[in-house]
Amino acid sequence: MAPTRRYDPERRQRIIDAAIRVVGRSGIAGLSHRSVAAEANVPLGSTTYHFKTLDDLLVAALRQTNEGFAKVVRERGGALADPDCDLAAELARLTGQWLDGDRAGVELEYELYLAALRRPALRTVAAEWCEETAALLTHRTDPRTARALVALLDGICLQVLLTGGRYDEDYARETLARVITPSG
Amino acid sequence: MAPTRRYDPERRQRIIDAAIRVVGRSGIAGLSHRSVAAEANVPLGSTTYHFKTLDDLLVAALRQTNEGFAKVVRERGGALADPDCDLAAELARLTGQWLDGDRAGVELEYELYLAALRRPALRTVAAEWCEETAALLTHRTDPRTARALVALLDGICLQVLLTGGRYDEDYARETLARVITPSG
DNA sequence: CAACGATGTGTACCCTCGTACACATGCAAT
DNA sequence: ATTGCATGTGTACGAGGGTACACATCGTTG
Repeated sequence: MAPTRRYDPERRQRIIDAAIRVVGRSGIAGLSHRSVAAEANVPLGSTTYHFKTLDDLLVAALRQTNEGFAKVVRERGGALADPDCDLAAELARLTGQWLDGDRAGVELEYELYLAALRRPALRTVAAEWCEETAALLTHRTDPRTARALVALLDGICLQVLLTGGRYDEDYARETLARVITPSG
Repeated sequence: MAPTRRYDPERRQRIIDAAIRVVGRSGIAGLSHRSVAAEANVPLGSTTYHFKTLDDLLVAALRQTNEGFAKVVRERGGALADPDCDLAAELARLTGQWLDGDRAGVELEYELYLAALRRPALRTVAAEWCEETAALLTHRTDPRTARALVALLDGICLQVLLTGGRYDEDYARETLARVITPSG
């Protein structure tokens, strides 16, 4: 009776949530079927049943965390849709809020995203993220410029995260503005 | 006698080289004192003696691989010094050669670089790489623009590597040119 | 209601890992 | 020559990991 807690329809989702917490705390290196099982409070066999490999679990986790930046944009980036606002300034501001708001969450999101470098299984999800983020900007710019803006923001954020430096909003705004400037 | 091969002054360097080969083949996840020892053909105790932790080994490896892009610039980027050459076009061309030339080497270099996200010990080295790469450009632009160019190149390369997409040299050239364009 | 398949549980096997430590060796300083 | 220290070697231990598998449970289908 008691020892078996049956029928848990949200088991799979709880395991994904637990995996995200584990990666946030210990990094991908600390992710194992056992560590996830402990965090999710389920037996070992349950995690291996729902996710045959850790890559499967990482794919599910990345899909879920990809929402991070988009969420900030949705909640506090309403001005982006306004054709009169300064796009570069608004993007620089939102990025600053994202980086300063939940640094641990940002690192987690990037760690999963960057893991695609060595895990082909994650590439599809990483590509989706790029496209979705660029899509947030296509109401204001052409697709080519949108892609460039995403690349530049990625590069700027990475340098902050990798070198431990500070985010310089003025510098970001000015550089973004150069990319936005219509070339002809 | 035979079993003990004494006095190997290059032992430390050979271990670093072996570590780089291991990471290139199996990723950082496949790096262990044992795998390095096997690759370098030295006993286990020797690797733990020279590098107390794997982080120490990674720092040494990153310092050595950081040379990758700089090497391409030195060997085939002579035109960068010429004030008459098209800086954006030349950068885009060199980056293309780097990406297409030795993709495995590029992935290796980036994997070590990106590892700084979760390993504070690597941040100093990552920061040095950014500065040195930017320094390659300061003969042609101001430091601020140089930093922006490095960030943009980083972002463009990352998107290619993470999404499995193709490198578009024309797109890179045009975007780089926008950043170079003097703002006033 | 009987059989079946999807889901959940518990355990055991074998592997690899980091670490520690005792011992061997050879250079350098005295 | 003796001492001391850096370097090199070999082994053992305990922790933790992926995987496999036998069994339990419950909804569904006929």
